[in-house]
Amino acid sequence: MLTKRNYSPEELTALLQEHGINPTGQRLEIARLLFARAEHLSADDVFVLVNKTVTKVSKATVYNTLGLFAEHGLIRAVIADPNKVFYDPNTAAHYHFYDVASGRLTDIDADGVRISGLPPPPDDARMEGVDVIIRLRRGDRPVH
Amino acid sequence: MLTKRNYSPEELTALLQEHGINPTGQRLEIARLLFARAEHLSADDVFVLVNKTVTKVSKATVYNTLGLFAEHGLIRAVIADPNKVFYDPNTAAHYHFYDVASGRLTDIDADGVRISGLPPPPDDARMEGVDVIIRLRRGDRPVH
DNA sequence: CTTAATGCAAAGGCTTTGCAGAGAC
DNA sequence: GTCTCTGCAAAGCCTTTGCATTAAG
Repeated sequence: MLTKRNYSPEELTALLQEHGINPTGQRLEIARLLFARAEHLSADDVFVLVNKTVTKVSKATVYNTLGLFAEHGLIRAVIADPNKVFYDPNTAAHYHFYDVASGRLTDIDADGVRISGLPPPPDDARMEGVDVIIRLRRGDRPVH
Repeated sequence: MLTKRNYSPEELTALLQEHGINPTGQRLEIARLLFARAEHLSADDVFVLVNKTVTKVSKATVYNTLGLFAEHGLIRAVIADPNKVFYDPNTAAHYHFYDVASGRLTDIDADGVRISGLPPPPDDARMEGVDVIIRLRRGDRPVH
């Protein structure tokens, strides 16, 4: 369940700062866009969308910014498609459907889902997150 | 739990045929290697390993073959690392630890793990598989 | 003035594709 | 001879990097 939200410029600025991110013009614009859409966007999606607005942002900055946001926990990177990374403004625990044919990601609310019996992480390692991706294929025909 | 297994040439041939795959020399060699190692190998890993044997296989053929195997359910593609696809000779239900720093995948036996409360797939879609990837980070320091 | 952020273009890594040559039947 | 597979090289796509320019304080 993505929380679609139109933050005011002040709220956005505060949000970035809370995450230790220096709120520059481009970063604010990218963040605004991500939270307003609340979809799963690829870097290129963001690049296209942000450049439809007044603010112009280069591809390098889009990549750097998305990486920065993910690193600081403002958004989350979703590895589901071998060809590209999706960025998800929803950092609450939730899972994903992934439509193999269309490459579309859909949220699965974590409420009601219970995963039990997972072994503890080995040694000195720390669990950073649990990704659950359910691959879907449309149509009636079995794969083979 | 990967099932390490040294198939005889006849068994391998039969295995491929059971999956509707024409058992050519290169394909047999790649399959042999995958099942004997029973690790999570990238296409390039396979390329390097197979060319240490007598049989020489081009990169294109390695990619095509791995794609073919995965398509026919002989092996399984694991999308965990944004940079490359891993191929897993274990097609039984199981999950993965993924060490973010080293890029290493480790198996989690599905026995004992229970996932409940997942919503049904939408519409006409069919569940093709459930991928569970637990991201690990080594060291004591929290991310931020 | 000093430090950080941005843009541009080039480079990089993984994977796919086009097409010619080799192999199987 | 026909159909399939293989190899090579080139192309493609997503992403990162190097470096000069610009903005911020």
